[in-house]
Amino acid sequence: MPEIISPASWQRRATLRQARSLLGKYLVRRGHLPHMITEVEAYDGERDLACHARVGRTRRTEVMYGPGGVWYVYLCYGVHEMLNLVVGPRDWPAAILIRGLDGCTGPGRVTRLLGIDRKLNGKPAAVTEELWIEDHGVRVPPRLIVASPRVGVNFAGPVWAKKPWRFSFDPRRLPKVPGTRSFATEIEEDAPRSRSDSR
DNA sequence: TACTCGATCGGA
DNA sequence: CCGATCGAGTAA
Repeated sequence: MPEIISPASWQRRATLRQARSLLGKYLVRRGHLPHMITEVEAYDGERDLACHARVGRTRRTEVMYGPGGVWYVYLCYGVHEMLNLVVGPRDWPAAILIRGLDGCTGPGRVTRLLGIDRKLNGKPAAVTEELWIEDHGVRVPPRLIVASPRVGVNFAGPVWAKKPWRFSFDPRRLPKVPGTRSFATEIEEDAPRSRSDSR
């Protein structure tokens, strides 16, 4: 029996694949050290009731309707800046939420650590800009990747809230590879620590 | 213009 | 568990 693959389901596969492929890549903010991405979530299309694009094109979601490779940054709960990478072709609204880095979990904490806010919304993820992605050669073995339901999206109803579109891995389980350069000895300390942070 | 409600976090 | 804090989305 042949299976018909619709353009939408094809695009969905691409979004989920790109979400997984971000794991092990490095998020680099100009003036900061690179940080390995360890946790992401996929938001895909207008049918995805957890995705902001569920309401169609609006001023806020417009950036997701453009071609991938740009940042989508929005304010959550009036308090936290959320960082997403727009993916997919023009007119297919999809984005990957950066939820965690090696040593920094939580989407709000990630943006606070790197001083990211809505000024970067719509900006390209390019080295010529303020924020970009680097491949440092880290390969995350698929068996290390855990897929689980997205966080904080119960409002989307049981079907969409349960989609296992959150991907993460434990960086401590990565195999040690000779030739993997450590950036630990570089220049500066990585910025704003909260006052209560002892050390 | 007047509501309502978050893709969260830190403190009680 | 709860409050913070504000803008997007919707109804009017």
